[in-house]
Amino acid sequence: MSKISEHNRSLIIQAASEIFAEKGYAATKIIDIAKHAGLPKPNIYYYFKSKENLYRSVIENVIDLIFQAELPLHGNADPATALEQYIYAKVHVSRRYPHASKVFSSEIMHGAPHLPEEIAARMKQQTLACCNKIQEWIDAGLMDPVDPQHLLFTIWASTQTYADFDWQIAMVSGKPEMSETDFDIAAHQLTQLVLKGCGVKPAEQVKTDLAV
Amino acid sequence: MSKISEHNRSLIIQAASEIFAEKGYAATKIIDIAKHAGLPKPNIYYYFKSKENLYRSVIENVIDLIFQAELPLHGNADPATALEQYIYAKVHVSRRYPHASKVFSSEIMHGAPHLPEEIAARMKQQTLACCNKIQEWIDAGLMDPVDPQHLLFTIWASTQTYADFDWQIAMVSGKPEMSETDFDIAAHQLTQLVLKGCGVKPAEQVKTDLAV
DNA sequence: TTAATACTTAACCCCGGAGTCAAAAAAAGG
DNA sequence: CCTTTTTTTGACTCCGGGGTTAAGTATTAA
Repeated sequence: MSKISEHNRSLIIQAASEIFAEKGYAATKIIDIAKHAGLPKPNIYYYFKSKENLYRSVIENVIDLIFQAELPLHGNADPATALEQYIYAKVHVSRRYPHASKVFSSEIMHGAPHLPEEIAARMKQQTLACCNKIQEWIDAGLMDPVDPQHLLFTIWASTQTYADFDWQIAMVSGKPEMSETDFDIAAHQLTQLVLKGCGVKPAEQVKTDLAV
Repeated sequence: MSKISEHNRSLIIQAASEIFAEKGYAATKIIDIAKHAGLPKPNIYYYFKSKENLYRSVIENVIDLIFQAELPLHGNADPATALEQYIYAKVHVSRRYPHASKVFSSEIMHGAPHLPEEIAARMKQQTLACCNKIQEWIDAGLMDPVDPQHLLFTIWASTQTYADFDWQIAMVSGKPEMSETDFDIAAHQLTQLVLKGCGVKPAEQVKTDLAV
């Protein structure tokens, strides 16, 4: 794959992400993506065989980002640290890759008609791993006995909302867009809500417990 | 407006809600709505001048439901009771009117291109009222000093997620759809998370405080 | 009963957007 | 250099879905 090909491909993916996020799959016109990428329409078809195909490439791109953010829950950190990092990672995706978040949400919301079976399977399996981790913490008495799945749903929803419903947030808050500080406040408050709400023991206390 | 007209109109609105929720505005074909309503296509145009027009009617229908659910926050109940009822009302909408929730979310997510200015204004104003109410509780020492807006965002996101991302929830949980009990558990756990996480004093304690 | 109005239906029009093609231009390779 | 491959481009085709029309049938009103 030549330098120019690689460059144009990423130009197109980037442009496509934005337009797909803004309009949704069906309402997106290839020519709009082309214009936004500064290329003539047939180039899109030259690099990606079809609209469907381009969309799938965008989705794969997006999924990688989403999966990245799951990492904090798979380490060996204490629950307070792990959950905090997890929430910050999720908020980070909404802040840094709002288009990706929207494309993903839109896809899921309409029943994931374009999502490869294999990716769905990975999602399920990763979620299971997260739930197990949370369950371990509960069993170890490090937090209240909450339902791990519902806790995850709450965290997913609350963090993605800053990308997905940016219009509503802008309208309600009166600010055209959230600042870095706003995102930090959001992540911080959600973290506090989850930690306190689930009775998670602070990190120091965990260490003390183990020492004793 | 005759009986038959009224009947057909509501048939169409109902069918349209489902299809719009499932596919999104652009991907929805009028003929699919017609089939789903058991009527020939031109009837849709007879009762609603255009696709756009039909969609707007659906949106208005939907907005009413959303606004209904805000009521619990406008009474004089103590925060614990008010928040609990609010969360249950929100979850109730997701359970009872999943299509409405999706149509609304989809509309907002794509920048609310069809939402009348006047409705946006009402949303903003109602949100402000909710924030003020929460701020009052904070000032009265009935809960921690959280940012009211972010708290609302969390509640909105976490309750709507059960309708909007039902596909994901079904996939992850392995159940084709959530039972009544599942919804109750979800509402209960979210309520606990919010009440405990925000340090809301239980209702009894509030009464005691006032009595003293 | 009749006139007017409300509703239904099949057949139609038409445009916009997905996708194609063939020829030109540019890059790469030897 | 000349050849081959990659990339660009304008000018196409084609069809699906929004919307229309006109001729019907059922309802209501008087």
